Amino acid sequence: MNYQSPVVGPDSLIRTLAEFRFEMRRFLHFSESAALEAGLQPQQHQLLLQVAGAPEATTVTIAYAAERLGLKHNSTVELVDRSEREGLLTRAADPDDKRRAILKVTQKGNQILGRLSGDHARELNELAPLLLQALEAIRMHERIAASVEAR
Amino acid sequence: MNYQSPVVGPDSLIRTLAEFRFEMRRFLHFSESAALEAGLQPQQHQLLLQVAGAPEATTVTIAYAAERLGLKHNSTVELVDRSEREGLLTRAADPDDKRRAILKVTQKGNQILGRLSGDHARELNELAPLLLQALEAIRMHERIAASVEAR
DNA sequence: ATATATATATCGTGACACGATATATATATG
DNA sequence: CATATATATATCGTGTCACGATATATATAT
Repeated sequence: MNYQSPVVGPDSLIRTLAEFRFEMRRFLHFSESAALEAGLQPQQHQLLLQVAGAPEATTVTIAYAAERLGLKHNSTVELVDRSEREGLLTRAADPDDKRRAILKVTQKGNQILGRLSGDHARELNELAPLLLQALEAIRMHERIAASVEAR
Repeated sequence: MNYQSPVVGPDSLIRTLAEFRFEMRRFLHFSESAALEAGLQPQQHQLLLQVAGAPEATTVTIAYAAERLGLKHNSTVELVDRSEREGLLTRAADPDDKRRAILKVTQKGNQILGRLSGDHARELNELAPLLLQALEAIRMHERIAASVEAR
């Protein structure tokens, strides 16, 4: 009988994390490919998603988008520049605070985003079990580590 | 009473996807910061993770790493170049097939990776509920969409 | 024996995220 | 109310890195 890798321990945690990241990359790869096929740079897709997907009450500014995308303000400005140039969204000065730029997705942007979102829902639905499985395995490791810690 | 956003429909799917991606970025941001603080470029961390986290039986080559990281071969070669130069892993010709390079994480690499893995397990454990919640919401959308489709 | 396939490596290019800095507007404080 | 400070966005130069195109070495097929 072959050596059986342990279910718990530092090595198996690393294997579990590796599996989780691999699944995550697979999803990201799907997402990037889908965006490119739809004529968007992956980051443009993410920008549209966060602008269109903001809660009703939220004022969608550059700063808001930057926070949601995990980017610095200046990187977001550039991303918005490119996206505006391609007619995916509009930027208008906020009348209440003229420093701020309010972002809105155009009809063109919305059409592309809608199609992409359906594709993503389907893909996530397929990938979900593997992601959940990996997450569950990690949580088990963490529970054990915490109980060892507590001794 | 204010307008209440619908629980289902294209807009709420987009909001749900936006939330999911936001949580995912948060995790990625944590991961990247942790890697940098540990003295690794984020991609070097991912490389070490996939090399160290490969199943026992697997021969870990450039091609294997490329597939696990979702990169092209040449990008992976460059990533390995940098990592090898910094003493994080070694590259040795496979005696069975001299075209292939076998990758191994060094002790130095393993130490850093071990520390990072513990941090990641803890963080994922905290983020898991939000990720699961978002995934579950997406699956619900998809179930509804599929049933509408089937009419 | 030679053609084809596979694995890795090299090189030039481009996208993009960032730090540093600038500008405009808003808010706080004496 | 004047000025200092904070906030929001914009500009510019720089470096990293992933990629396509291409090259080289070794393995496999015919």
